[in-house]
Amino acid sequence: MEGQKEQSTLERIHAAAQAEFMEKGFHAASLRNIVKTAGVTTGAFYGYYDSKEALFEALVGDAAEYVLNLFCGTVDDFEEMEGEEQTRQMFDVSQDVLMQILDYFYDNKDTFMLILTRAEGTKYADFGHQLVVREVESTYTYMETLKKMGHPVEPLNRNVIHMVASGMFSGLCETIIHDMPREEAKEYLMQLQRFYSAGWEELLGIRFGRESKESE
Amino acid sequence: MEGQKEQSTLERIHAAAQAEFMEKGFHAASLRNIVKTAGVTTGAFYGYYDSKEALFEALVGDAAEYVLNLFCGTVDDFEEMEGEEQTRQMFDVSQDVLMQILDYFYDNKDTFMLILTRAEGTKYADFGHQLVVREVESTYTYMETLKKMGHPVEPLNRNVIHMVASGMFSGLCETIIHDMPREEAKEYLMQLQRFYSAGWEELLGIRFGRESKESE
Amino acid sequence: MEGQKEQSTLERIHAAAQAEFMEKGFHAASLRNIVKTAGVTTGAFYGYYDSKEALFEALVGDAAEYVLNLFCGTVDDFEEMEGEEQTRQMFDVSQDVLMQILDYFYDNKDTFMLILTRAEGTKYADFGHQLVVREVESTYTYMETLKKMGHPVEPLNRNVIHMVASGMFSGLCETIIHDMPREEAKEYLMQLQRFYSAGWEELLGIRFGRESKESE
Amino acid sequence: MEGQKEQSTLERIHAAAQAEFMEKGFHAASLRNIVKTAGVTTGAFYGYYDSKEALFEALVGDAAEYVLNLFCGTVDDFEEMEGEEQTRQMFDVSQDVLMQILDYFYDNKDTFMLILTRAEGTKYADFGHQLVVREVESTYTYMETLKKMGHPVEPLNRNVIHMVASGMFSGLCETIIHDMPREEAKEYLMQLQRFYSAGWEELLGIRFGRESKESE
DNA sequence: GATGAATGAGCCTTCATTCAT
DNA sequence: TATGAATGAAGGCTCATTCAT
Repeated sequence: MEGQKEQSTLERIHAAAQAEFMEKGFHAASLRNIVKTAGVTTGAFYGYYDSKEALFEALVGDAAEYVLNLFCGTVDDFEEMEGEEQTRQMFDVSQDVLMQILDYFYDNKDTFMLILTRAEGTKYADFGHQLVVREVESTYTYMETLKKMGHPVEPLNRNVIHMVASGMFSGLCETIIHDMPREEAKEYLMQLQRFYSAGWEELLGIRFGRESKESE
Repeated sequence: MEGQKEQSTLERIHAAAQAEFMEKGFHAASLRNIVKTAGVTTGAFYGYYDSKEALFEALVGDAAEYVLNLFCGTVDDFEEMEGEEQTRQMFDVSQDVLMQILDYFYDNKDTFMLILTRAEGTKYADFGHQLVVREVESTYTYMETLKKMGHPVEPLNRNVIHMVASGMFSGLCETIIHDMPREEAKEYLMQLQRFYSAGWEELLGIRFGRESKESE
Repeated sequence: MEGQKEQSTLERIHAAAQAEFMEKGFHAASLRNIVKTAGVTTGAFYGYYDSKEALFEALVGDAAEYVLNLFCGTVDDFEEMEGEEQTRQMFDVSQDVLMQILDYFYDNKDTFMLILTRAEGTKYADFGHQLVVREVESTYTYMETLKKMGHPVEPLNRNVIHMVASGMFSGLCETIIHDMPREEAKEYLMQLQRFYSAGWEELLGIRFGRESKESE
Repeated sequence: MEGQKEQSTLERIHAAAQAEFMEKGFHAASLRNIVKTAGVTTGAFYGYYDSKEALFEALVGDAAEYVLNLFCGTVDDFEEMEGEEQTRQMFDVSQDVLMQILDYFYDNKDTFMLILTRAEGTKYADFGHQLVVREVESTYTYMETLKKMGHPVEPLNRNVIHMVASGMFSGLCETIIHDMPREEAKEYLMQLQRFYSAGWEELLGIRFGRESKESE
C-alpha cells in the first residue's frame, strides 16, 4: 500500500513463472528455477499453489476461460437466431467475435503465447481444439438448418468443417505467435475473414450478406 | 529363423519408443521406460543410438525430410515456370502435391503423429512452420510475378499469406491427427482445396484454371 | 541442542567425502557412496554443493589458496629486497616460509593429503607445480640480480632450477604423506634446508649467510 | 611380413591405449574409446587382455620392471663393496645409474610419462616410491657402514634420507615430464648430482671422491 | 582371432514436493 | 506467510566386461 514499486511475493512468482514457462515450456520448466528467480523459497511457493500445474493454471486459466466463454457464448447466441437471420448476420457476428478474441489475445499476449505454444503437458494443450470443436458443431447445425429451410446446400462432412475451422484458428493465432503489430493484425484478420467467407460460399454454394464487400 | 514373429532388438526399441513418445511427448518420455518395454537394458539401447534425441530422429527424420524435399522440390519447380503457366497450373500442382503429402502422411501415420503433435523439444517441433514459410515465400513471389505481368493484384502482406498457408497446413494435418479414414480424407482435402482456391481468388482478385469446377 | 556429538549434515558430508576421496581419489570416488556414508540423500547433497568437483573444492580450496598466497607473498616480498639483502636473508626467509608451510600442512593434514595425493582430475592436481614454478621464477630472478651485482655466478638453466625446486617441494611433502610426527618433521626440514643450501652454494659457487652453521 | 605398413591388431590397441591413458589417466580412460580408436571390437580386445588394468600393465610393466631391476641391481652391487670402496665409488656409481635411467626414460618416454603421471589407480602409482625406498635403505646401510668404520657421521633419520631421495627422483622425472631435450637433460642431471653430492657432504659431514670437481 | 550385441551396475545430477520450524 | 533442509524417485547416460556365434 505504501510503495507501489515493491512487487508482492505472488507477483514475483508469476513473473518468474511466465518467463520460465515461456522459455522452456511447461514440462521442461523447473519450479526450482522459478522460485529462485522469484527470490522466494519452495516452501513459500507451496503456500500459494499446490503444484506446478496449479501455477500454470493460475497464469493462464482465466484468460483461457474468458475466450472460451466469449466464443461459446457468441455461438450459443447465434444458434438461437432464426435461419434467415443467421445467414444475414453470420459474417458480421463472425468478424466481431474474431476481432474481440484477437484484441483479447493482444491484451494478454504473454498469457496466450503460453497457452498456444507452451502448454504441452497441461490441460490447455487442446485449447484451440476446444474452440474448433465448438465452431464445427455450430457450423454443422447451421448447415442442417439451411437444409431444413429448403436451401440446396452441398452436404459437408463434419471433418471438412473441422479442417477449415482448425485452419481459421491457426491463422488467427499466427498473429501473436509471430509478433505482428496489433493494428496490422486486425487488417490481416479481416482479409482472412474475406478469404474464409469466399471459401465457405464456394463449399456451401451460398452467399453471405456482408457490408464490407458491396460489389457483385 | 524359425518364425517371423520374433522382433529384433532394434524393432522392439522402435516400437516401444513410438508408443512412449506418442503417449508422453518427447520431453516427458522416459528412456528407461522405453528400454524396459522393449525388454532390453539401457546399455543395449546405447549400442544403437547415442541419445534419446537420436532415437526420436531415427523414428521421424527420414519421413520429415522426405516431405520437406517433396514440397520444396515441387515449389522450386513451380517457381521456374512462366507466369501464365503458373496461373494455369497452380491448382493442379497444388492439389497434386497436397495429395502426395497426404498419402505419405497416411503411409507413415504413426511417424507424423509424432512429428505433428509430440515433437516439442526436438528440432522437428517447427516442421509445419518450415513448410509454411516455404509456401509463403513462393506465394509472395508468385504475387510479384502477377504484378509484373500486368495483372491488377491486390497487395497482400506476407503475414496474411502466412496466416492462410498456416491454416491450410493445419487443416491438412487434422486428417491424420483425428484419425480420419484415408479415402475420406482425400475427399476432404479436395474440398479444402476448392475452399482455399476460392479464398485466394477473393483475396487476389483473380481466377485460377481448374478442371474440377467447369461451371461458372 | 542436547549433545555436541551430533554432527550437522554438512559436517557428515564433509567427513564422508574426505574419507571417500582419500580412499579412491577424486575420479574414482563415488558421490553416492559419500552421501550414503553421510546418511543423507543425493538431493540433500545438492542443496549444499553443485557438483562433486565443488565438494572437493570446498574441502581443499581454502587451504590450497592459503599456502599459495603465503608462498607467493613471501617470494614477492623477497624480490623487493636489495640484492645484498637477499643473499643475507635468503636462508632465513626460506627456512621461515618452509616452516610455516609445514606447520600449515600439519594443521590441515587430511586436506593436504587430498591435495598432494588424491587430486588427479581436479584443478588442484598441479598445486605443487604451481609453487615450484613460482619458486623457479624467483630463483632465476635472484640469479640475474647476482650477475648484475658483479658476482661470478655459474649460469644455470631454468630447467635445473626447476628440477631442484621440484625436489625440495617433493621432500617437504613426504613429511605428511608418510605421516611423520610433526616435531620430527621440523627437524628433518631443517636438515633438508641445510642440504639444499649446500647444494645451491655448490651450483652457484656462492655462500649464503646463515646462523645455524657458524663453523667453516 | 610382406608389408610393414599395416599394424597388427595388438599394435593398434597399444597405440590407442597409450593415447587414451595419456590423455585421461588410467581411471578416466575408456576402454570402449580405446578399442574404437584402435578399430577393433571389445571382444577382440579381451582376446589379448583380461582387463583394462592388464592392458596398462602390458604398456608399462616391462619398462617399470627394467628400471626397478637396474636400480636395485646397482644398489645391490654397491652394497657388496667394502666401505672405503663405497665412499670412493659412490659418486660415479650414482652418476652412472642415474644416467642409465635417464637414458632409458628417454628411450621409452611415452611409457614413463604414463608411469610417472597417469598411473593413479594402478599398482604403478608408487613406482617412484619403490625406487626411493630402496635408495633410502641403501643409504641408511651405507651410513651404518661408515659408523662401523669409525667415521664421525652425523646421525640421520631414515625419514630425512627419504625426503632427500624423493627429491632427487622427483628432479630426475621432471626432465621427461617437462619435455626437456635429452642431451640438455643429461647436463642438468649432472648438475643435479653435484647439487646432491654437496648436500650429502654437508649433511653427513664427509666428502665424496669425484672426478668432475678436482678443485678444493 | 574376432565379432558385436547385451549386460547390469553404476555414474552425476535434477526433479517436484514435503515438513518441522 | 515463510523458511530451507531433506526426500526419494527418476532422469539420461557410460562403464568394464561377457558370450554366443
